[in-house]
Amino acid sequence: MQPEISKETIRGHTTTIVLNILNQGDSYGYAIAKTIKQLSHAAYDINEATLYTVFRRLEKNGDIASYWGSETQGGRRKYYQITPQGQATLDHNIQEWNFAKHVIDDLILGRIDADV
Amino acid sequence: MQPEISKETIRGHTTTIVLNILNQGDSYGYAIAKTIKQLSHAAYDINEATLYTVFRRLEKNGDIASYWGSETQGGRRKYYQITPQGQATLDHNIQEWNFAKHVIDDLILGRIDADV
DNA sequence: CAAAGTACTGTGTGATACAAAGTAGTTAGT
DNA sequence: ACTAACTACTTTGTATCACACAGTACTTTG
Repeated sequence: MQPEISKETIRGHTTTIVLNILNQGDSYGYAIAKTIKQLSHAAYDINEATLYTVFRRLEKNGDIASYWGSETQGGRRKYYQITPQGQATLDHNIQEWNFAKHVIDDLILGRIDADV
Repeated sequence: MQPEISKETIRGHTTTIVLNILNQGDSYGYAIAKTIKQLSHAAYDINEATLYTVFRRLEKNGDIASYWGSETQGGRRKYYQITPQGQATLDHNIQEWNFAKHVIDDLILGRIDADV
């Protein structure tokens, strides 16, 4: 059993991962990083810089919105919230993944048909 | 049914795809591109530049070897052949993919456990 | 009071897939 | 004979994305 997932394989899925987590309730950077580690059974420990890059990308696209938490003294937290558009993106990405899984299976496990 | 697989999802799998095809017999660029299209049921039409980049990368790593075909007049073809090391890489990458599939499923479909 | 943990941000780098363009030979249609 | 489509390989430049590294700042614990 591999302990970690490779960068190149996870690439392209980080936004969907974050959307899935936010779809279950508002959250903030540090907590999301820990949730990712937990959901992946420690196979993926997302880099902080990566995570905040994902936030910026998603917010720019309108898939998430953000607001500062009400922690008055110190320990500021920026909360993220999925938008209706983000939920649509999530649905779309999940379908895309389910499709891609089969295509990649065919491509890396498949035998070449003699007849065309 | 989506017609095409997204670039970001296929990324990182191209070398494994090529290794799988070469593991079934020597072949050359153009033919491999068509095999990829066929195996993916037209979901992935690899760009030529991408394919030749993959060849260079794999040859540099020692996973494949190449030789010019014996077509004496015109229509030159460069054939590629998987090496024993390439077969080991293929096996490794397939295991990695089977592992990654489950991790990504957990990450983009998984529910967050209330208890930690 | 120092160390570890929580929490957010910016800059720069590396890997990779592809678009675009070029070179060159072959085959099929009119 | 000519042109278009197809076969076949290569180079250059670009875009995306994940991350390493570095920095800022507050809190908790020994």
